[in-house]
Amino acid sequence: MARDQRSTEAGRSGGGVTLAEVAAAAGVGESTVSRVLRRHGSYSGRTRDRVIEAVERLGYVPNRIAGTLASTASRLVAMVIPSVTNIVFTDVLNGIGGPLEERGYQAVFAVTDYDPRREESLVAAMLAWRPAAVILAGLEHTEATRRMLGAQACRVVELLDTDGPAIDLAIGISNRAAGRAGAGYLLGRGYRRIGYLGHDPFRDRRAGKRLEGFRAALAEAGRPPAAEMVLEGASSVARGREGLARLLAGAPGLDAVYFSNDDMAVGGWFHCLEAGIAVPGRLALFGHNGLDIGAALPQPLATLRTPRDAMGREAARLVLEDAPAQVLDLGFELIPGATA
Amino acid sequence: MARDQRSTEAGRSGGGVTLAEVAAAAGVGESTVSRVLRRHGSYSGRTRDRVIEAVERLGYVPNRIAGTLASTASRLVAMVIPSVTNIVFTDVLNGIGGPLEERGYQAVFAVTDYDPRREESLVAAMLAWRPAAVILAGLEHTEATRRMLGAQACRVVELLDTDGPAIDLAIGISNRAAGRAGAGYLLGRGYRRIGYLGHDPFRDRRAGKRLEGFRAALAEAGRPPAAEMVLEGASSVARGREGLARLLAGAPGLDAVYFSNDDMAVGGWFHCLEAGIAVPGRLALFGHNGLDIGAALPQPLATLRTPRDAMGREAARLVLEDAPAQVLDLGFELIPGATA
DNA sequence: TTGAAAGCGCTAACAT
DNA sequence: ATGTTAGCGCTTTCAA
Repeated sequence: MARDQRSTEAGRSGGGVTLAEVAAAAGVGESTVSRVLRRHGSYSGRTRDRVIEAVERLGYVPNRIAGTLASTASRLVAMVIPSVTNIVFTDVLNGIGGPLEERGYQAVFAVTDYDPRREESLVAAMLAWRPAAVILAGLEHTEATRRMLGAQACRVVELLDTDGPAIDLAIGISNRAAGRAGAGYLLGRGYRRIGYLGHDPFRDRRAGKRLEGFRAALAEAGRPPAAEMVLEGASSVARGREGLARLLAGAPGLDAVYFSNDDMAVGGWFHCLEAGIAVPGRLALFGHNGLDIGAALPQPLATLRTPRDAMGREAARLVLEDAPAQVLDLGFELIPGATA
Repeated sequence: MARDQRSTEAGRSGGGVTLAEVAAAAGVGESTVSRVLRRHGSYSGRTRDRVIEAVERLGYVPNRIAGTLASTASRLVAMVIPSVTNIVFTDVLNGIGGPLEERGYQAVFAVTDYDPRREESLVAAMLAWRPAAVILAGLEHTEATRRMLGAQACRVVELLDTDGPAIDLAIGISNRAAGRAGAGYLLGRGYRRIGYLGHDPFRDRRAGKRLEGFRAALAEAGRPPAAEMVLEGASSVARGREGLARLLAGAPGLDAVYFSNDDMAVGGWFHCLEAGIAVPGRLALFGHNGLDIGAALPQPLATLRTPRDAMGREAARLVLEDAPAQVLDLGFELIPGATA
């Protein structure tokens, strides 16, 4: 492949056969080629064959940039997510991608790193592509982000959370209810000295809301958290492991720990294994999300399964169907596991 | 937010203020607005202020579709990857995303599900957006994919593998060398009855190449694999766990197992834990990739760390610098861990 | 069934 | 320093 023929300045006309050239080669008008290619309007079988032949002979690749501009109807969907390495978001992407691709939509994405200001500038950049929909995580955004999105004629989907007002469509679960459910389960199993170990609840507002629900449920039962520890930065197995060691050092009498998510909880399980702490006999562990790794543990993790794939599919469906604005709570499922 | 104002048919002029309107509002020409917005060419400070004021007052969002068409220079980068839920790919995406965004590029992506035919049709769809670069995984593609990519004036980056001819740029490691290194390490540690447990080596050609290297190295040492098992479908912790149980049932005398990757190896470690198999005393385990989860195990996993983040960064750098066609082998690092 | 022509909203000469 | 104008490659009336 001759390097010299390539260039970052891609897409210059040199690099592409145009529809006009195809029309000329096939001996028909441009609009006829356009109709044939989009299978829209009417044309004779003979005309179609000549167009197809010319398209293949010339290796024509339609220019969607031009097509989108001309039709003023974009088939781009913008996804602005906190992280690509967190499986929670990629599960959702996965569910969203299939239906969208089938209908000829393309996904454009950008990563905010859990930073609302970054989200704001990325949303602005995305809107410049005139997407049919913008998909975000959570309901917390800067005022400017909400204003931009509100002013635009595109659909807006906020994922993973239903605790609060939505801009347009919201699909997810109630994280406060999830936190309450976890606390309720542990109380129901007889645990009384329950602690919390989590990652940054301000950057990850959904984790923060679970913590609120967890605290509220325990308080109402007259058993407020016996210890709480919040680690800076993102969640990870390693942090869960080290974190639990530190939490227990300060509060050795805990009989159960509610983690901000499964990654942290798996790390906690590793710590118990290493430190010889019997689970759930001496310490019960409870996670959140229902990841595969938790289920694959020799002792399946007690957790709450969130329907991430379904969130993605429903998001795609509502956008494609042009459904009315709504908040859709998909609920969660409690997985008793063997660690609590 | 009134639902009725939204529509999937987004981006129709109703939804957007145009540059012409900004120009009129500011009392200047269109090209002046364009210059100010792109900080290109010359204009007075006073003019700039009036333009900025009009932009903000009208809530103008530039239309990049139109801008790209007019300048015939796209700032879109297409990523066509096998999976979004496999952390190996998202680590690379992560490394690539930052530098690209900084320079005003946007990432468009699509998921092939390890299917070359799907990759072919997705590449075709991507080329319609006239991307500045197309990023793929691996060196194995259909003939049609290679032809399309070769005919286009955009850069092509093939990631994660350097064992074979590249279309334009290739950045990764030699997977055959990785397989050899794993085998060599196990032999060097004195293991003699070495088995293999992996996921589909035909869909995941990189895993297949590691298996080839592994086999070759053992054969050359006069110690061919004592047992091999290949599972259908994608790799996962659960498959590694069940797979190892079955592999050992058929070959109880193994003293080491080389896994297709860390997910599988972690699953194997779980099996050993549950079955009371001493690691590495009775059975040594070796993975591939150097994932965090392996390092967080109570016994750190013996593995090979692949520079996934660097692959992404280098890919972005070479594309942005418009570097000559080349194959860049970033090498790997052996992590002895504690399981082998 | 088909073609001609007028844009879509911007950029990039080219004038001034 | 700024405005005018001709496209970019396609879709979409509107006639024929």
